[in-house]
Amino acid sequence: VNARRARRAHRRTPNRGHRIVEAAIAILDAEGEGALTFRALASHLATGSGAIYWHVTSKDDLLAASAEAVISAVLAAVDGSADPKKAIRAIALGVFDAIDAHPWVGTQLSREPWQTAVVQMFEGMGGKLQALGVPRRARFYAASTLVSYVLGLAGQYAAAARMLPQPDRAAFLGTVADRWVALAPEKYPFLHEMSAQLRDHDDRKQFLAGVDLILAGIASL
Amino acid sequence: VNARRARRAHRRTPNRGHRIVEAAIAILDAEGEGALTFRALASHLATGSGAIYWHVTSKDDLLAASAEAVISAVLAAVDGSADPKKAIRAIALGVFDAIDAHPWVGTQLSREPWQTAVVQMFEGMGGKLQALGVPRRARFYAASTLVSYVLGLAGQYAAAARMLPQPDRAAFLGTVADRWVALAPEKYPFLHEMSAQLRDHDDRKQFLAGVDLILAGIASL
DNA sequence: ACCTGAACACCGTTCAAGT
DNA sequence: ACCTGAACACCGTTCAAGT
Repeated sequence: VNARRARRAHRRTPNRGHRIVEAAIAILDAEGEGALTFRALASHLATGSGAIYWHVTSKDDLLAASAEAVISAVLAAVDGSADPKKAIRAIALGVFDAIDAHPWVGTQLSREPWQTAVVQMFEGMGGKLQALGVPRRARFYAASTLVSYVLGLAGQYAAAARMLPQPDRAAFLGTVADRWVALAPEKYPFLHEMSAQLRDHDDRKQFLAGVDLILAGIASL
Repeated sequence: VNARRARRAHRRTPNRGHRIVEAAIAILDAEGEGALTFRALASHLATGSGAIYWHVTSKDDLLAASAEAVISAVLAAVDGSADPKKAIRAIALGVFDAIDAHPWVGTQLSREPWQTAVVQMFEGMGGKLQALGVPRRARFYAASTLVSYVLGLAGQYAAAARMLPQPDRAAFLGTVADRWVALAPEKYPFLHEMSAQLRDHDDRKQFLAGVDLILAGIASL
């Protein structure tokens, strides 16, 4: 019932629904996930809080629509005609940068992986596998590995951003690295060895290195 | 202040804190993430809801402790002396099975990736890379790729379980596959091609295939 | 058709008061 | 030292009443 209501209204007044999503994105970007409230949204739009339910089924629906708006724009901007490896990298990097700019998108993508935004990623990356020479049987697994990896790192950046309103990410990484060093070296030799790299690694490079690692694995099929 | 309180109490009455985590796990397993409430937990333990705060700092703290309890047990059971590839597969599969049995753990791991449970995964899998002949410089990226992939798939299974109280996962996958087939074939050729495999794929096999794909990429370094 | 805003049924967290 | 449970400050969502 609610779904039909919302759909019908969405057809008649697409602007209103669009403006609601826009306002939600503005709040999420400016004040974080915790600040998105139907009351805050209503006062931002100068209406009653109940009015929003005419255009949107629920808060989950609103979050999904907001994330989809961000990701669709990113995927539409990727040049599909490029070399397949480059195209896969471009999609992955586009999603990464979008999540860097809007960390709440990361939370949302990993919360509802069957939503349109994720499905579009699956199609975008998976569609390039045939041109890479990946056998038919292996394409499903290869595409799902790529998507899972992107979603996994997306969630991690979102989590870091959630607890860091200010962008002092370097300081935070230093704190975590200190904690690694404080652990017993004989129980955690790898963490000790890696603490320096955690401290001054480059997020974007690390992300791309993972994509390339998976692509190298795919090439071996 | 709260942290010191909780820590001091934890030292004096470790049983109480342990029993709280046990009760939380029981509720999460039996009734899902939405059912874990301080009121529900209190009535389950036959105390006041405020009493729990003497042993636990916050709900986030309680969830982290619960996830850590599950994952630590899994990692402790893995045979570290095995062949390095086998050990990495065993850790990944152990975490996968734990999340399959306790879907809320998946949500929790991707929500707070610096927590002890994730750090232990990083050490466990990363510590095997040297024996695999991975160059020192590449180990950080390789380990983070493995962990991100596991967390990514963990989040997806948790999401699916969150909306499916009953285990009719097969029916759900069928619904999603139907939606893929209903999309425009010329815009989504890959989804059309993969819909049959989505319908009857094996979750565990898919997960392991991704791990092996990343291991193959690692081997090429 | 769409908006208003009070009301409902919850939350996590705190805290004076107890033992 | 630890527990009790009412109270506080919120939520998402609903719905009678308006225009």
